[in-house]
Amino acid sequence: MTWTQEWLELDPTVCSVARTVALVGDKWTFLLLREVNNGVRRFEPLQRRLGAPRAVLAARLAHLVDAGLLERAPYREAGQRTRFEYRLTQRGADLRPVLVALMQYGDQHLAEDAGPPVELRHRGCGADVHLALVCANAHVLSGRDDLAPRPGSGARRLAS
Amino acid sequence: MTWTQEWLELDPTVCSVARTVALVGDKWTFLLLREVNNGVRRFEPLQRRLGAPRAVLAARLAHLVDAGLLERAPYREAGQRTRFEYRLTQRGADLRPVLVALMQYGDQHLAEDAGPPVELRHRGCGADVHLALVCANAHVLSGRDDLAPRPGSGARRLAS
DNA sequence: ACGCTACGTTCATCTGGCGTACTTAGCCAA
DNA sequence: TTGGCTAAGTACGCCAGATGAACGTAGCGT
Repeated sequence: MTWTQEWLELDPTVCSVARTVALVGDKWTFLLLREVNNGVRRFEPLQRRLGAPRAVLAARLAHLVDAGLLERAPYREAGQRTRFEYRLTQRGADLRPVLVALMQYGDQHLAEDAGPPVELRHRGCGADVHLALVCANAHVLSGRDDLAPRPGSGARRLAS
Repeated sequence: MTWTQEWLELDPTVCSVARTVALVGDKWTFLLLREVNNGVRRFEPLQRRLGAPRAVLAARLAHLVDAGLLERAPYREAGQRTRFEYRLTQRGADLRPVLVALMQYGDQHLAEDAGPPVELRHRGCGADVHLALVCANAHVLSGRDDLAPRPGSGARRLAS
């Protein structure tokens, strides 16, 4: 039985891709997470750098805090009242592979002649870093055919 | 100089994440690519499985063909006229790490008790597969501190 | 000539994004 | 104690795009 055939019998709404996309799958959220990952934590600089409407930014921040990907932390700048900034939680930091994957695709296919805007190096050995599929026995998968998907324990079959 | 400081001096619109998100960064596009990756290539099953409005689906397909991620290929079912289906190009298939990253996050943080809906195995050795950051010297990066970002050749400094 | 099917298209409605302007809460200085 | 200042939101009118249902269409076999 081919994977496509098996796939067609599975409920498409029971899917980790769909769940993650429902959580963070819009333009501003990705860019917002990019900024927070790079240490930009406050409303004003976030708004300036993203160019997002303030209302949208506020809504996204509230949603991410609510979902536990960011946490609101108080801070106090000299001569100012206490305000709040947004910090990545572990739950939020775990989205980093998604950002790296998006970045890697952009570098591969959407870069200008000048090259990639950001490079990732391995601290220590200094070599370029890329995303790869690795199995539990530490084999690095190369081709499409090395990957065998199968229904997991959480899969649900379609009723029809 | 900290990375955050350097990051703040870079033009946030010159970014591979932003470019990729502009290309494929909406809910239906991700789910559509998921289906095509799993071998669902035709309009009618795509529409049924996704539940997307037909107009949206048609628009997304046209856009992805236009961008070279999908190609329209003729087919002919017995007793039917020639129609077209949508196949992943290499350019489209290269987005797979993004889908895997989204799926992995969903498995980690959004799965029900039953477990992941889909498992990825290494064909041959049979072990579970996951995404990892690997450097050109084949070191697998573990912690956050192993990763050193720096401005790339395509970076642009902010005017101000 | 006619119905059938897969693939879209149209249309009315409504949600949510957008840009701009405004509000708020506390700190400091006068 | 008044008043200005700043970061962080909120309010609002407008419009692009999503939505769901109905309709259009191009060729196949009968």
